[in-house]
Amino acid sequence: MAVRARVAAMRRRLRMADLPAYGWNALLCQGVWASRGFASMNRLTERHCRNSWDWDSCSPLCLSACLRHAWPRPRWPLERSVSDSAQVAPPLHGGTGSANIRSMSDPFALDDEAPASPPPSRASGPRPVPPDAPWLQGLNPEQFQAVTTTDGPVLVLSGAGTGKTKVLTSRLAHILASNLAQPWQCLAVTFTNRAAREMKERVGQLVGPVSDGIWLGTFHSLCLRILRSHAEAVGLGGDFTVLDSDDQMRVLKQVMAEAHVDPKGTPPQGLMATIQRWKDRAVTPDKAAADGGAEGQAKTLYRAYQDRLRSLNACDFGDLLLHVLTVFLSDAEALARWQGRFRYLLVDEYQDTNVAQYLWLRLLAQTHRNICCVGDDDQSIYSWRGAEVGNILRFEKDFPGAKVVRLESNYRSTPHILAAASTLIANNEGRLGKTLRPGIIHEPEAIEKIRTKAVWDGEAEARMVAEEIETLQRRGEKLSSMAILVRAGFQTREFEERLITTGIPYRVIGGPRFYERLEIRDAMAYLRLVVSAADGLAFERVVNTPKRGLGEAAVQTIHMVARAEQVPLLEAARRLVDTDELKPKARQALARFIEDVDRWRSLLESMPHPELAATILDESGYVDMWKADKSADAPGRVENLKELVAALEEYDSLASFLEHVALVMENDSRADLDSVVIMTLHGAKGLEFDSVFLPGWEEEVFPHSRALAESGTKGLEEERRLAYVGLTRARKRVLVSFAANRRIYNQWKSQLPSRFVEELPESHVERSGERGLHGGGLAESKAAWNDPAWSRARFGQPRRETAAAPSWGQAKPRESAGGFKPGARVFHDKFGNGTVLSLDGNKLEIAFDKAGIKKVLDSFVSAV
DNA sequence: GAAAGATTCCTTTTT
DNA sequence: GGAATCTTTC
Repeated sequence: MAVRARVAAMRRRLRMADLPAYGWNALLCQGVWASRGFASMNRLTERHCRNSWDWDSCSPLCLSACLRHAWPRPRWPLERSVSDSAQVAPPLHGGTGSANIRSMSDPFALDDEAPASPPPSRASGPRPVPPDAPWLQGLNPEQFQAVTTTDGPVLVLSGAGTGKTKVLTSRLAHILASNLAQPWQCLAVTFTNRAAREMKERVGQLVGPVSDGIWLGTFHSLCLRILRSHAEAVGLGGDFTVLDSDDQMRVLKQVMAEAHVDPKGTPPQGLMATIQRWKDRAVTPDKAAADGGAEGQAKTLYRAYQDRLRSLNACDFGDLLLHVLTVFLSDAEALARWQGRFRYLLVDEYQDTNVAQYLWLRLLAQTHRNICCVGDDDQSIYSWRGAEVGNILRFEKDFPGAKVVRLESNYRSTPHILAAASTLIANNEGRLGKTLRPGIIHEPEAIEKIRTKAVWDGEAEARMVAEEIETLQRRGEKLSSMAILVRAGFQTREFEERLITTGIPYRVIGGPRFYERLEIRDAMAYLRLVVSAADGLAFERVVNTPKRGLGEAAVQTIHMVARAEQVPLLEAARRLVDTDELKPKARQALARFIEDVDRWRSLLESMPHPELAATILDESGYVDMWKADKSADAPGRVENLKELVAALEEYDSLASFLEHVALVMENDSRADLDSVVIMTLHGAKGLEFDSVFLPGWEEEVFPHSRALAESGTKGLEEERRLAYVGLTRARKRVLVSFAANRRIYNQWKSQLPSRFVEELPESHVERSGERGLHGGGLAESKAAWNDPAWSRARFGQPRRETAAAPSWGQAKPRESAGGFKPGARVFHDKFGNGTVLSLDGNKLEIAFDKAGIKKVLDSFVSAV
């Protein structure tokens, strides 16, 4: 392994004598360096750099690693679409996407007021397709039926690994090739951008660039496209903005503040969830009010929130669907137009649709009734965001005469895996019921049983998994064929740390997203404000960033004026400058700010937009603010800003850029590097790997205690489906593990193995554990409580310090009271190293080497 | 008005 | 362990 050799060489170069100076993290960072280029957020590195107060104390090696490689710098999501192929349209939302479609002479181009007449069929009707057509090759009889039954509604019940994407793409190809419809008369809808992209690529391979014209995208992106031409019908301007979750919360908090609702009594998050569930069920404020029920306050706030959004000329994710539904239901002509347009509808992951999406689909399918839904009730794992498995169950009722096709031949997993997954999921009630059977014959020697393994704690688990990965690697398995699938995001940390120390390259899918970064959001707020002066949220965000001396009081005043005069914030500020309302200082600062914004706006036409963006960030002092910032992540932020500007090149204008951003918020790292994937079970749906690691199968973790607490049996069944999804991701082997002890919120807890572990069928499972803990079943692990080691942990005795957590692990509080004497050397998270001058109770006066003399509480420093 | 310091929550999954 | 918020201090 070239990488590993490099790590070894690095370790040699960094002499042990250097360790005290550079710290253990220098070593860790080499691991990072070795796995450079991975888009995962690397917390260790981040922490390291934060701990090193100044960059000079960081080893040059490590520094460059942190700065150039390991620093969180996700790949630009759209990078590929430009470099790889100019002819492939980027994901479909307005902008360049629609431009492409127009060039295909779409008679129903987005903003036209096209007649409701059926589109002219260019060729002479359907054209027969030879049975040896490439997209019909390699289909089994059921798949063939699903692909070629083009007339009328079709429900494809497609178990895991039975080739549902193949069916969908072949079906699209078949429709196009048979000339049953033009590309723009086909609507293919998915849930994730990733799925949309994959489908697009695969259809493109089958039928070529014609596929560009297909209306293919996520529910949200397609709705946005539709809504653009009907915005005024729901009280929005055509240039409305789509808010991301952060902005949504801000709006909601403002609304709550205005209504004098105490955020403590009514947590905004909870209220937001309630509102979103309403929207998932297509419940408008009116309907919510008519609903009855006790949440009177929530309804009022819901209405206020919607009003507020409208006045901001904005909508949130849920609104995209809700508004389109409103348009469809209130404007028969528009509805008829869209209904007439889409001759074929294809729906991926139908079991995940919520009520709003279901209504949307049902409306659109009315005219031609050629709707094909593909789904698997056993993989319904999104009920928490409003998905209704019921949609799949009632399909035949809603579409009488629907053809139901079951795909049960699994082409992915070994018989052991299939058997285990089937047995597990059989514990659920209320299933449509499918039995997966092997669709391919596996070589006997390649078949491994599922393994379960009991381990001591989370760290041991991570170590064990890393060792397994190395073993597999030695056997010639590719790292990219392995995945660690966790229940919740926070579980990734332990594995990341372990993989770094081991030097195994990895990627975390799903972590923090580029556009959600503070600096990116700030920068975009500047752009938004320049593009649309009425964007109050953007104004608020940047008016005092960087600090201009416009504090809360000033902003409040601006708000008051805005409300009183019914004008956007920027306009209110403009008026305010001419009055004496503000203190002279604030007034001056505000005047300058407005002047700047005006100047930037005047450049909109003349200056190329990437340059303009750079100018804005520069002249506003925003970049300088970060450059001056001494905190460890500031340089990374400056880098990110540069990337943002660079990314602008790929768009026609600032406006089209901002348009895309709201919906393509993903952080899709490229898979071209050989690396292990770490992701959540939810994120893994639709993917497959040779080897799958399923750690953390412990009660409370998985099934998650909250799922059980909130939705009881239903919650449990959904968790079980999640387990089913996890198992069926694997082609060749699965390793389920669970720890006896786990640190949760910084507290050690002893854990019981998940009930799912027991539900795995004995004959397909090989169980093993540490310390004579064989089997790992509940009964056996209970017996094992008597093992001294286990009971020690159980009764909360202190755990030995782990070897891997020296320097940074203890940067946090230690035994505090009076542990320091004048002259002692100490370390502080922010200020770095220093010498204690004097004590005053628990306050220390410390002369920091770099930061001067400060008074600090003793709990914030640790002895060096 | 701003920053440092202290405290208090929360921790599932995502377009 | 960390984000968000509150309090204190300059």
